[in-house]
Amino acid sequence: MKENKTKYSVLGILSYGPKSGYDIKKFYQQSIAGFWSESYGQIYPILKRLAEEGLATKSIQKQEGKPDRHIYAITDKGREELQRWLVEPIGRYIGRHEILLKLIFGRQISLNGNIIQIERFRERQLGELKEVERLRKRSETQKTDDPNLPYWLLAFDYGKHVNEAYIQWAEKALAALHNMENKTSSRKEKK
Amino acid sequence: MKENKTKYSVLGILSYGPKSGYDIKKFYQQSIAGFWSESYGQIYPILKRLAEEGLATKSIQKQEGKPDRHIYAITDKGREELQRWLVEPIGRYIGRHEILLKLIFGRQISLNGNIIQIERFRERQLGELKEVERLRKRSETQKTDDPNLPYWLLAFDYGKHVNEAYIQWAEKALAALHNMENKTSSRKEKK
DNA sequence: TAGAGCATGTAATAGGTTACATGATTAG
DNA sequence: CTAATCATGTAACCTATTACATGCTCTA
Repeated sequence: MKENKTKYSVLGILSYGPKSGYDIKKFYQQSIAGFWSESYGQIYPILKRLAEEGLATKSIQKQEGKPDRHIYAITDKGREELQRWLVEPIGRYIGRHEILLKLIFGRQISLNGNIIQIERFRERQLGELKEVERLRKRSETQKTDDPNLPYWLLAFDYGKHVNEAYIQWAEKALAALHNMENKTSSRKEKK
Repeated sequence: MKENKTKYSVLGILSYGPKSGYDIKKFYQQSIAGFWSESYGQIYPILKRLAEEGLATKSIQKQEGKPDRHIYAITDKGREELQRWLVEPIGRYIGRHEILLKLIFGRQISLNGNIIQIERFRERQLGELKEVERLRKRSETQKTDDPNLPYWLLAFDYGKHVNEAYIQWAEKALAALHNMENKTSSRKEKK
């Protein structure tokens, strides 16, 4: 039994209320861009399949001057299927940390080349951290009575912890590399 | 210009010395299982392509009682190509954190269901942390004069930091969920 | 004698992105 | 006038895993 996570991410978003494919894409971009994403090439075929499997129903909302909206709503069967997936143990996941892949081959380039990469990495994660904080604040002020809020706050806190760890590591690594720089050059240059 | 990271991961491993596809698979499993992996279905076709593009050369090592080994060695052109990739900025990467995907739909199941998931997550990351420590120690004792060692130690330290962040978050999240449990039940039950 | 390790490779399938096609409205 | 937003969808193309095919040797 293969579990398609993307399918469940769409089903989960529908559990928040009826939505169109366009809405779902926006949801990914505005809320969970930091830890999940999908393209239209995935979303639309999945919505079609969910309707075929009876996990969602489709209805068309006509609009003036704009294209029709194809709205999907989760069914009871869909909600059951979602719940079944939610309690299943998560699988082992191997993230692809490109920075590490480059770092372990670091000897092939200059020390400075490695330093530049880690500096860039550090800056990017600083940006991600700020973004997570922004999203957290937005949720805290705008969704005060949303029963999902406690879960969202846990998710934002995850982003905070992990990005802080990335940044701390980067700073430690930069210090270590600068230290190596001094050691290798101190024999030749003396002040 | 699309950059195929898998291609560069293979090329990088070859930069450590000539290897067969089988060796490369073992390298993934024994050294970088925590942050990168590839299957034979990727490795063998890539090795073929590297040879076609002149980035590696192939030679056959005959063995008694065992299948022949097809050994690939990186060429100067391959090393240049690797170096070119190593200095290129890394792209933005969106890891797929299944635990978070499940958590934000957490209201669809019981509080306890969420607690179980996070506990499982915590235990898994504890295991990963131990594994990283084991690999670090093994490298420190066995590769004392390897010029790549400093880079490897930075990579292990990354694994340490990130896994510790996961575990700390999980413990905080568990405390928060247990707290929610008490709040919602305190109206009904009193001690 | 069953299973693990050695060793190479392909085919089928699944998962995912990008580009394309279409076309109106609105904001700068 | 240009770009963005609204909105749906498909086709082509990468990327990656799993299962299969083959067959010998060594260990429990």
